Amino acid sequence: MNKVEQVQSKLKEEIKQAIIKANLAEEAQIPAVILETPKEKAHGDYSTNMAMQLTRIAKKAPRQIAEQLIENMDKSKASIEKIEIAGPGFINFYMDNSYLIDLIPEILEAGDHYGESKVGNGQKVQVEFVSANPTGDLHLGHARGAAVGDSLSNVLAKAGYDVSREYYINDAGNQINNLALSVEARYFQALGIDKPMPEDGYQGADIIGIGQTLAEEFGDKYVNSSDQERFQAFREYGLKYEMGKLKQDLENFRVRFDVWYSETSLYQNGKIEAALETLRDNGHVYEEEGATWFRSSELGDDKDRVLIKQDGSFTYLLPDIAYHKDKLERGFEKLINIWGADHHGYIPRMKAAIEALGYDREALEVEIIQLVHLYKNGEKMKMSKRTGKAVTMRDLIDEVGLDAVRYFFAMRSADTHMDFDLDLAVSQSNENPVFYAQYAHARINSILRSAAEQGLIFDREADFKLIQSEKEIELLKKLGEFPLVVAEAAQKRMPHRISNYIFELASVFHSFYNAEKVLDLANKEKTVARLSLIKTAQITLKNALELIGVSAPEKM
RNA sequence: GUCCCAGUAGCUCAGCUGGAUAGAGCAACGCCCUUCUAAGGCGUGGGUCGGGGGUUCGAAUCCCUCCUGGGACACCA
Repeated sequence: MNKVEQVQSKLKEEIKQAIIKANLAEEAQIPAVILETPKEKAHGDYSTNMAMQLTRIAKKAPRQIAEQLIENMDKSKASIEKIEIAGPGFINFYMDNSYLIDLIPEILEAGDHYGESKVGNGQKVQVEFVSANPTGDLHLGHARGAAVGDSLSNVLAKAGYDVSREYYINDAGNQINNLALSVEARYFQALGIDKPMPEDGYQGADIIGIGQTLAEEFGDKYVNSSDQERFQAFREYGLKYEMGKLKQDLENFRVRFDVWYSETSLYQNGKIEAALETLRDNGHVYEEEGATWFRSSELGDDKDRVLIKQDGSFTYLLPDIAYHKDKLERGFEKLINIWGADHHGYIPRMKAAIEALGYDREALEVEIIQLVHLYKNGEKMKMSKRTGKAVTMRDLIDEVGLDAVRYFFAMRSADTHMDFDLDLAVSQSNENPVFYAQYAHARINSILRSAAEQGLIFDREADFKLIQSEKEIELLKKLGEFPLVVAEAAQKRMPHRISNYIFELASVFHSFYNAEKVLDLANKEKTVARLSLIKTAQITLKNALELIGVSAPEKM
């Protein structure tokens, strides 16, 4: 608990005690005390709606309740300077904000760790994201999923969850066969032999590249080999190539996974049959019309789903069920899957499967990433993976810049449609919000550098009582919020809260910067105190930017 | 037809557990660099929170209904 949390919790406790002392309600009847930070500064530092909430229980007018509450409060115990009743019955607290200066040594001490909390309680959580088929380049939607998944994982870890990031490699189904056949066609074409692409082949330029590489490396070796041998070789080569590229692209996007999980491995070690067996034992499977069905409609799905087709092959669902069973057996208490919007209809059957396997369906949480629409020159760009004309993640990074892409995707809540204006993101102007935050960081660095040249350096032991101007107090308040913001972003799975916070913090800092000068050689004590203050702002900014995968430059 | 997401300023979006006069950025208009980075700050204008009902002290937020846009509804993955 940091200083801000301590003060808040003391204040809440004091309010509760006052209710009891004033005989307004029994302890058990008292609703949870809610503290708000009013939008208007004139409404104090904190306010509570408790008097309004108690109207029914106490059977009195809210303002009257508020008065009784105030009479029974011990101001000194809760760092309160002044209390006012306002509006329909809000109680506004004006705090003695001197406690805020304790944040400075606290943050300096915590450093990179500032913002951490234990709200996650070490819960074992797995976040599975991207999991794109290894059949082509990552496109826009994947980029958004990667940014959101990575940011969310970071936030969860910071808030004290035990997080594992995982990528599910779809290396077993039809699409891989298709990949092999597409590579084959491109290989022949590279050798000047006419060979049509398979009907649902992958048209991406990267596949053409693979064909050319293979032609250069092996010449006509595979022209004369058996179909089987060629197919095997190309399948393997294509997969290896595509996975290598995916990993590299993600790495370049500052996204790393703890586990790369192969679908094929589920086939190899019998986990699919085992999962089917469990479903059957639990009575959720039946045979009809030559297929094997999962009775998911009894567990909240629209209709039953096929597990094994008439031709004896598995649908995509069955290995996926086996995969989720394996996740749960690995001890994860929460499975957070980040899926594209096109998979949203898939949620009820997966939850049904979790339940059918004998687990709590709430163990599975699915975050849906809505579509990204790309705009350029004011026009909407179409994307299609099949024709290979989609904008890839790599293109996007090249064009816009890594930090801007990460920031843009982290800025918006994931489950809403998003318009990505390329021209805006490309423009290196103040229209681009990522610079705003980075600029604040670089600016702080610049001040610290100038100060150091004068032999002045931030100090944990400085006299922080000298920190008292309005802008300084505002900055401190914002700094104190950080662990709370992280905790909330984690619990609500809303990493975009972090970007909002970054923006607010940068804004408060810029405002402070323009109002107060830090360096003052005539007043070294005050300078050192302020250097310490801005150092904590820098630490906090950097930690926050790190959560969303954006760099914190020392100079701009 | 069923389900999901969205509809908030000219544009792109925030808006917490239902709170006070609904907020930012961009765009428009004014002001602030002999001073630590003007990629900044300060200020002005701009709103039927898609429409209509309901719940209540109080609704952008919760419930119902309708309208509009996007998406999903395979023995594909």
